Amino acid sequence: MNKPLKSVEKPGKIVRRRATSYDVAELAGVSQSAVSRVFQDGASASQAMRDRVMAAADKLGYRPNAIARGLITQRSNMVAVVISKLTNLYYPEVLVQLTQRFSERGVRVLLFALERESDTGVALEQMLQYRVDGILTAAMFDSEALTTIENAKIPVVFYNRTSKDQQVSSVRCDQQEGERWLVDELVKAGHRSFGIVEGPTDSVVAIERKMGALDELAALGISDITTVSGDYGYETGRQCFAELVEKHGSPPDAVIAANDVMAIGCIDEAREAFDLDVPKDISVVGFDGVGPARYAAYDVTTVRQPVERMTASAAAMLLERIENPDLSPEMRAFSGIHVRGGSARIAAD
Amino acid sequence: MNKPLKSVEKPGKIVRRRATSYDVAELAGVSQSAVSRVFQDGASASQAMRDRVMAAADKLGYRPNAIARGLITQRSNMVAVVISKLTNLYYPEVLVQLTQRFSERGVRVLLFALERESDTGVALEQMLQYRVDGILTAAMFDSEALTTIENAKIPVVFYNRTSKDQQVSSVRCDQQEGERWLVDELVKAGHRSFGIVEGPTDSVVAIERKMGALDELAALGISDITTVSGDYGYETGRQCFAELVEKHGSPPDAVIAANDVMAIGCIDEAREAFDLDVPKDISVVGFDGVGPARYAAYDVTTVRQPVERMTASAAAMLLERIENPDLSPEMRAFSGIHVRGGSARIAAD
DNA sequence: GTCCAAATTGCATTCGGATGCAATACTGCC
DNA sequence: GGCAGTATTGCATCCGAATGCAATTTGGAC
Repeated sequence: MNKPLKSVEKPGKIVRRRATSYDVAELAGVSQSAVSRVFQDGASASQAMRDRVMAAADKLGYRPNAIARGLITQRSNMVAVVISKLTNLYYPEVLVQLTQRFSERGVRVLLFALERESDTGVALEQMLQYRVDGILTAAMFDSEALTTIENAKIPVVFYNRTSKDQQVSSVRCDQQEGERWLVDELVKAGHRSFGIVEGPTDSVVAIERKMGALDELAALGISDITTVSGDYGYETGRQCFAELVEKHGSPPDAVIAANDVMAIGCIDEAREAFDLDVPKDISVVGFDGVGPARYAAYDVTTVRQPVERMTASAAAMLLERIENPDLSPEMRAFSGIHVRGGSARIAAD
Repeated sequence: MNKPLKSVEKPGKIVRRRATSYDVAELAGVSQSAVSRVFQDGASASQAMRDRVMAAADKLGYRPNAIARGLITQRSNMVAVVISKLTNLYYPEVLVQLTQRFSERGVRVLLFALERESDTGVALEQMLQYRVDGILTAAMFDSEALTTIENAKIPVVFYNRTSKDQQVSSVRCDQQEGERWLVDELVKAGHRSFGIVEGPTDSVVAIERKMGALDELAALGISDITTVSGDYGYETGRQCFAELVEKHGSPPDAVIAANDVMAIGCIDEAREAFDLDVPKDISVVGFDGVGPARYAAYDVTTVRQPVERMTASAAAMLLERIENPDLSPEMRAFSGIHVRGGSARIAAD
């Protein structure tokens, strides 16, 4: 049964339907299957057929309907990318790069931006309904959510997170190694009292960074440590520094902030409110290697995440698992790039 | 014809199919239509039916297939959001907020990140294939692309851009008004020679900003103007300042940068390379109101885009046009928030 | 208990493209 | 020219949910 209608009567006006493969087939005088084949990669179609079909398709402005295709092939060619509002100044790059990587491989990105990291419920439901081929998440999923995903047999890759309970594929920057380097350098250069500005307590990354620093400090026998807690933002960075000084009684030799933005906040507060010279009076280090960390006024000593490599790796990993769902989980850790900025008194390279 | 299969034999192992409405119907002993109706909003279904169906659905882990639904309803419930790599430090917020706005309204976001603003070709093709219900773009579409979109009858809203040729809906920050304010304040405070650091020449926004400043300067009879051109980045900001001084022969009274990041670059260069005091020796102003503009070391005098209101407005506008495709184009301009920072010698409020 | 209107439910069809299988059209080769 | 073998093409069916219409049930009023 063919569908000769090119337009549909609606009360009032005529609505032109978008052209379908049947329309093209009819105009070209071939079967719908032929049209379908011309628009596929490996399909068999003669040159003559291709030409006729393409001519008709052009004339009608035909485009294959990805929705219909997804229904029959059981492949949406979409992946879900999940981020949370915990978005550092730094994640935008990640998002843009991931999207580009997927696009290059012919995969579309369905974006989910969570208000809080724990808001996965609705988003998860949506991605399942849209039958995404895979999930790349920079937000935590709880154990229950993970089970749901697993049951649905959808490959997942975590970006800078992991699950405590289940084994899951992940790509992350080695926070511990980074913190260890920072601590080592600071201690080598003679710093003995430390302030730690930790990140949001519900962020796994933040916790890893804090623990990384604390462990290494302990290993080096340093015990003069004061800890305060922020939310990754500039304002809290400033507040945290003030708190730190109050709690410690005096400015510590060095401050280790969970990210660059808070480090910058600390530097500003140290200078403005306490009239300290950075790094002469106090060293401040951060983490991430975001743009503003390079600004001359701060020049933060930090560990830069190799975003380019990480995103490429994460995208490749997910695509691999979409092709071959039986691949076992794999966890890749990239060590960060050590940036010796001017915000800390440490030895040159 | 019902489909009794719960699983499909594949060479080697048994693959459980995702449950469909037929599976649920069978288990609940009702028709597929009934299942469909239970999962819809306005549909008529008795409480008893709801309960039976939901019980069966839960047992099977059933979720309506949004792809199939989209096919039959001719509504994908997805919108395309387009950004380009010209992404200021500032756009991430925009993206997150837009996504949240759409999510609240039950609409998913298909993200397209362009390498260059002119790379719309492939992306456009993809969004059309996925039958997005609407397009929200923070990148330019050329006239041809716009015609294609128009023919496909897909509503579009431009974010901080417009088209010269066609009438299109848009939401933007009133760049001209903002620049006018900056110029007025600077001139009122006695600045007479100006440096202008313009943005990428292929960015409409950048051009508007530059023209806004030039027009107002001309209106005020100021002619000592030197122009250099950057790419919105920090590094070029620094280079631009150096160029500016060279071209002008000496530092101008004030620098008007096309965005905050370049303004920050100018400030750093002025201080470091020319040993100037900002704002005593020279005033620097930017545009956007990004996070780093507030850092104490810079405290940039700028015009902040009311991102929250703009994104809400843009999302609402697009959704409105999806509901009612015949609405005529509408252009909304929001005036920016005047931020009197410490980077310029201007009168207090 | 009766009757009519309103609310439920099921049937059959539809959306648009992919694909296994059979039919047909070429190709090269003798 | 004839034939086997391969390349094209068409047919019929399927993916999974939505919906107009008709059949059936339910509810309410008297």
